Amino acid sequence: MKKVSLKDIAKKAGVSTATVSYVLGNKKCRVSEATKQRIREIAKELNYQPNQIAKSLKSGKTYTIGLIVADISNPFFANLARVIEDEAAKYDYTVIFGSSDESAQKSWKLIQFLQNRQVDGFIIVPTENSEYQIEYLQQQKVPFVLLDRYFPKLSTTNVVINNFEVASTMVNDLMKASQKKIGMIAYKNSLIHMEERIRGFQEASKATEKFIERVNFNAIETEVELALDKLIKNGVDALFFATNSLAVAGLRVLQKNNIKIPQEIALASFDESEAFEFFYSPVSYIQQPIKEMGECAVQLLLNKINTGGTEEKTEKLTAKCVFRKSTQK
Amino acid sequence: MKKVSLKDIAKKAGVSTATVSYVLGNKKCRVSEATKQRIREIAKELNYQPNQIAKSLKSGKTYTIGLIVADISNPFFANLARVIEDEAAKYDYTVIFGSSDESAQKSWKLIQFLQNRQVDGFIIVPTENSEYQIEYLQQQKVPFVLLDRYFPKLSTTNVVINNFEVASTMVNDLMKASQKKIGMIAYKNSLIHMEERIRGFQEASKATEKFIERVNFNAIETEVELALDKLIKNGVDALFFATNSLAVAGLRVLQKNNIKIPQEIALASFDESEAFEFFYSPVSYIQQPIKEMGECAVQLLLNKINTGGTEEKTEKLTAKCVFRKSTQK
DNA sequence: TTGAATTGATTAAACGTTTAACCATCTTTG
DNA sequence: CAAAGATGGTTAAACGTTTAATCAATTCAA
Repeated sequence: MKKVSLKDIAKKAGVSTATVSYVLGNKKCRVSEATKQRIREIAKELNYQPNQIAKSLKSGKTYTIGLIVADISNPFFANLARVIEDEAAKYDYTVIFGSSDESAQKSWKLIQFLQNRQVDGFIIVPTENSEYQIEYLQQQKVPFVLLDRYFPKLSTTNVVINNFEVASTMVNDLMKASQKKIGMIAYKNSLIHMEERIRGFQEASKATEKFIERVNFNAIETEVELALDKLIKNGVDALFFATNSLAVAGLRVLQKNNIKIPQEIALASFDESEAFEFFYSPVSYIQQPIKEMGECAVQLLLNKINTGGTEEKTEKLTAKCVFRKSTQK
Repeated sequence: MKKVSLKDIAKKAGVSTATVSYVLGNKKCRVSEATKQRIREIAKELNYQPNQIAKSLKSGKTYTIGLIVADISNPFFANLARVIEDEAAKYDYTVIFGSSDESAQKSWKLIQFLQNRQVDGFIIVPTENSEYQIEYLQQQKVPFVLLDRYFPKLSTTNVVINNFEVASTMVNDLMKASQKKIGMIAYKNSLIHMEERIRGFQEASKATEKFIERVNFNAIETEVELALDKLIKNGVDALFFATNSLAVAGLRVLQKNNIKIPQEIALASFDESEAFEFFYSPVSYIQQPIKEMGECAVQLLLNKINTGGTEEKTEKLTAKCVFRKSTQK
């Protein structure tokens, strides 16, 4: 069954497609009430659905946002996606998404792919070594907002959290439960959010001997196990995880090795996980303001899209520490 | 900066847009090698990116799949989305998604919204009372595949699991740990997957006194607490949860009430959750073949899109029971 | 040496909208 | 009663592609 177009309505109403377009678009124009009525009735009768593709071609606007996250199956990004979806829907925008797996190459493919589909703008969680992609978008004057991370050397609009401050706060608390040495497990990448979390850790633990292990995103399970072995051998009695995935992998190993939490090792982690709540010694964590982050990113992006404004600003939201049993001795 | 179009390349190369289109589209046509070379060079130089919108308008194909799930922030659906994204990308398809929140009204809005955007087909996790939407799509000859659930009265292509069988298997095991009464917590809706899970429960527990409590999707926390109170008062010593969200809410209540698992109450649940693994008494669960489900749905949909085939079939995949401590007495 | 075949392109229409510019017809008004 | 204004539309071009149909120039065969 072919789809109903303006032409079909026009034919049936005995008018031109222009008239139909004016009426159904509620544009101010000189059409008699009777004709308007008739056109509207026929449109309803034929169940007319405007072709957004044609509209987009004409207007150059698709009312679509391209969302690039590291991995949509990670609860942090899934929740972010959900918030962004809802916020975008309020303004009749659709969201197209893709997962970069922290690979600059995949991210580049996604950007090109989505740009061919003429998205009006991007919300991007950028990967390591993707600066050139961001500069490309700037040069092409494509509106975008960076989320979760950004590149300090580039002037862009970003939505991030106070990684340094909140990490310090959390590690300060962790220190109270530590007598000797403290360890951290982070990703092996140079992205700002990771660096800031590490900097916060170092700042808060500067009086203590410390060990930092960094693992690859692609081999969390095996590398976290190795990292933990090392840290344990080094005698740490407190551990800070830079993300939920790292922490969950870590909990698995700690549980396997029968290490008493927090007696032998105290724990804290960034992000949330259902695991944290149900672990026998509930894990202290840093709760990111996901709702605000998503909403803010959409707002800033739509603002850029609609005003064409080039002013860049960084929105730094505040994450919250939730203290549980894992940091109490 | 305006985007580069065929016209720009044509002007620069001194040929018509048609020639450029033929060359860049690798269509068989009569153009000299020299001209081809020149056009390709200019296209590269100008960084030409074809306008997918214009292509879509012409061809009537958008290479886009509309995905409607209950809630993208639920790990089950997030994982499904990830698999679908990857599988679709293999065939150069993009995924647009939306969450229905189990509301037929939202689902209907999403379907219309995505249809205006001319998606080539849908993968839908249908909500209760959305039969008319499915019939509408059939009547409009829009290709679609139903996932996770379907409507037995409608002839559609579906990808589901063996809910009845696997629920029976799991509850059979649960029965071994139960001496008296067994309870189940399910959603208050009439969708087939829920009914089948309940039927499996009833079949396996037919020798035992049993209680089934059903809660609303929109008020899980409060209603699960009420339901559990009832079940505990009724003296159940085994519990089966119909989904991960129900189980997680249940675990919270059980933990709060200091109920010993599995000594006082044995547990099992559908789906997975990180909570299951780290609960002090790891929870037995039913693992759905998410990867196969997503891949299968995409394959069936693309097949429908490309062949225009109208043959409907139901793909019933096999879920797996993972037995843990929560069902051992 | 003429007609046919081949080569290397161009033209124009189409996809479904939007919208500026135009054109009848009727009604006022001086 | 002619010019001006108001009313109710229509025409046509444009957005960026694709593709069937056409055309001009060259080469080939008889």
